[in-house]
Amino acid sequence: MLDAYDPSAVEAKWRRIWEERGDHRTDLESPDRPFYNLAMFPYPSAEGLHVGHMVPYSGVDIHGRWRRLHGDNVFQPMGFDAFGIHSENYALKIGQHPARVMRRAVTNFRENQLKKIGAMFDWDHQVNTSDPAYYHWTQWLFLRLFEAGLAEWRDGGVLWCPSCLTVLANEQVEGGHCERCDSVVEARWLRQWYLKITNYAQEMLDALDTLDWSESTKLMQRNWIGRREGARIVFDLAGCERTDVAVFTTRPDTLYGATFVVIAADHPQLEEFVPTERRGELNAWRNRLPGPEAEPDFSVGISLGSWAIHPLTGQRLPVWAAPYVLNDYGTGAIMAVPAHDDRDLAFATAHELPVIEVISGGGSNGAFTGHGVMVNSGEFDGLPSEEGRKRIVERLATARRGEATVTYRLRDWLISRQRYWGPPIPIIHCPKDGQVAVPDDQLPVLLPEVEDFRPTGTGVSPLATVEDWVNVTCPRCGGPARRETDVSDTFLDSSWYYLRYPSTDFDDLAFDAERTRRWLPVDMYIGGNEHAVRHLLYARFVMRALRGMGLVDEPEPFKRFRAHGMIVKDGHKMSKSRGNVVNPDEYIEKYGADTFRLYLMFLGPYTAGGDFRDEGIVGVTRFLHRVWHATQLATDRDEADEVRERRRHGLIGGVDEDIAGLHFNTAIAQLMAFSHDLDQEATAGRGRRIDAETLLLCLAPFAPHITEELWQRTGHDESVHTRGGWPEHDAALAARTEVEVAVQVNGKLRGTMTVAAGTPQAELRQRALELPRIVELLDGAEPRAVVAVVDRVVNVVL
RNA sequence: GCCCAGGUGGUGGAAUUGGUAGACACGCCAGCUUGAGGGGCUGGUGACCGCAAGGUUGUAAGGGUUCGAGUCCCUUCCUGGGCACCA
Repeated sequence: MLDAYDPSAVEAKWRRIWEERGDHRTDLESPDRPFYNLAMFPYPSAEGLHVGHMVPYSGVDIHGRWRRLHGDNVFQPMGFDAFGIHSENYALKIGQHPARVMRRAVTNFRENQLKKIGAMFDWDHQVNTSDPAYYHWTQWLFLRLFEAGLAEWRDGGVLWCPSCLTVLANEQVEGGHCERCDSVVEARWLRQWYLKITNYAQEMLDALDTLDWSESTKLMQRNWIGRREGARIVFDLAGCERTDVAVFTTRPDTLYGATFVVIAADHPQLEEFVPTERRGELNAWRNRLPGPEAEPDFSVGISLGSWAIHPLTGQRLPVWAAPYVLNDYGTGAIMAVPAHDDRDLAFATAHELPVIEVISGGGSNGAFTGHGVMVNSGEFDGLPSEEGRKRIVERLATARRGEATVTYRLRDWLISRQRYWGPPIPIIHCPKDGQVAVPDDQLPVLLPEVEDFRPTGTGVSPLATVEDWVNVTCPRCGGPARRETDVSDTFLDSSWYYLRYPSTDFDDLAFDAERTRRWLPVDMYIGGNEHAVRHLLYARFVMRALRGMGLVDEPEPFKRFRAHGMIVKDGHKMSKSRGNVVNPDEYIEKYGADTFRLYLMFLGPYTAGGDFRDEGIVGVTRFLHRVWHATQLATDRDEADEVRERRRHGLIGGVDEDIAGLHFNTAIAQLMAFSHDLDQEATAGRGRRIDAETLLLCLAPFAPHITEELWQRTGHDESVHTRGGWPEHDAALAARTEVEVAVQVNGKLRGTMTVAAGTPQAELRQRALELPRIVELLDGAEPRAVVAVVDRVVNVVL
């Protein structure tokens, strides 16, 4: 009589043994088949991990365990993205110091949650971005970028969140609102640190084609980089200090339709575009402009009183300024072609500016933005616009008034944050020497302990108030100087953490060259598509920059990336504020980690996501009970059974293929079907031992605890998770010898027949026509055609 | 508005990529198991007609290509995601 399956006892037992034996530690020095299996690390919060985290981690672990069974030396680390506004805001809310809050949250995440799902994370290589041992090297990284000319301190119009009291990167603003707190953001002009990611726009765009990533992710990156081909066209100016202005357009073919020129309202040299006497008026207007609200208003603008000279016709076009033209895209100025651009048309209508159609084909309403035949375009009349575009650019080039050019929508990466909870940017501002790097041997610049870490709202970080920390001597001239008081963006922390994991045991360098050569790029990276552009793009940039410095060999950090789906609850992302968080702890306690993992993976396709509900979990419970029963009762040693060998090899190949493609749900379906058969045989006393072993090995990545227990119980001393333990697969043995072929009449199923696999078409036709049912339906008639597809179908056409 | 991905039983989802639609589960129904609880096992279960054999119909809607369409093409609707004053 078997004892009952008690998940909590089994799981506690093996968690303890694995930890004692160090089963999840990876020998990083071994040159043998390294496989870097990476999951995006979480930011610790007080809420703890919810089901939305457990799904991805379970999948990552299944994939890692599967690689290990295939013989790879799998490194599967985990860490914590513990710096940043998220963490700080929470600390502010509960009125405790973020360092303390994070210590507690990290412990909870690791000990009470991550360890309990039975994942084989190598905790010897954990990373915590808020730990000085880590951010020492984040600062080091910043200095390398600084030295390479990729970090720049400059003025910029920035987006400011009045509630978070800090600048936001473009990506942190959604429709004019702060993505964190939803406040309406304001525009400010501040001196900030930018990383010059735009230098790599083209390279990163091109390299996407070489990456094995989810297509959806690559597409988002392509759109984000936003390469646009067009022309830069120079207009001479009259009536103002400035002599000319360049505009960018993707439609040089519409040049003859330009009826005015618009300069961005926040153009830094806007004053140069007006007659001197009107500067006061201009500035007054500028100061009254509303902030970057969600809804753009295309009617807002001011005539500057100066003129732009059309480079081909010599006509004088009025120059305007308007906020609908963006300063940080293209050249910050446009030629307005109201007939062929909706925004220009709206502006022209509001200000009664002329509209000239230069591409025929438009209807009566709105601007025509398509292509067509050119009209009102002088010598270019009659040309198709695609052709005219080239000709006009050629003409401009000869006249030295323009050239073909490419513009990207990607902006430089603004990393300054006027907050407390981040790595201080390791720069010293010296009145004499300017921006001076903190010498490497003085790193890390420790985040000073302060009582009041609340953001100040004045545009400077709370660190600015720590006088004895701020005031230093200049490393270059020894004179009095001040530290940079902003901290860096969290995304800088996470832009290089995959480089740190393999080298956490080196405290005198960021990453060891040899280790890095061996372990990077990451072989498999799994994470959410919410990081498709920012994190993944920043990481790619950092890797490329480091390679440019000769510090790493590879240009790309992640060889393969797969986006998992997002698990929602009642149609919404899980969040405490919404009150729809599903806590995994309760499920693990009630059903066990194995059942829970299996259930999460069985819910639906891993890369699709879906709505969480727990209706079917009992199905998985039954499945594991059956495995418990079947494998222990299967003792028959008949290994020569051809039919059952076919089934067994089918399982091995099928599960293998499914895991490789991250189709965990269908892999589990196969395991269920197999266990069902085996259980019936085992109950009848003829279950094969080899089938039991195969089932346990194939199930091991999904349900690591129960399979380990049963492996031991069925007489094995070594672990079921041993490297290289995946059962051998012989596709030939898995191949079917008999197949059922469908017989259709006019495409409708009318019967089936069982034939030997590979039966040729001619024989299939003949046998189909001999079927009594078919003879009956034919009723003596001669079929017009009989289509036969080997091993599939015969279609009799009447 | 633009760009993606997707719409399959009562439910979650399968479908070798143009070849027997609904695998595997949940739920439900019936039967068995004599420890009455959300236990275990066996069988059934898209809809409609039929005692049955069998037939008709069926993958968001409509059209098309094909011997054959959930799968390919066109149009429309809906859902999810990304971008959205980026010239």
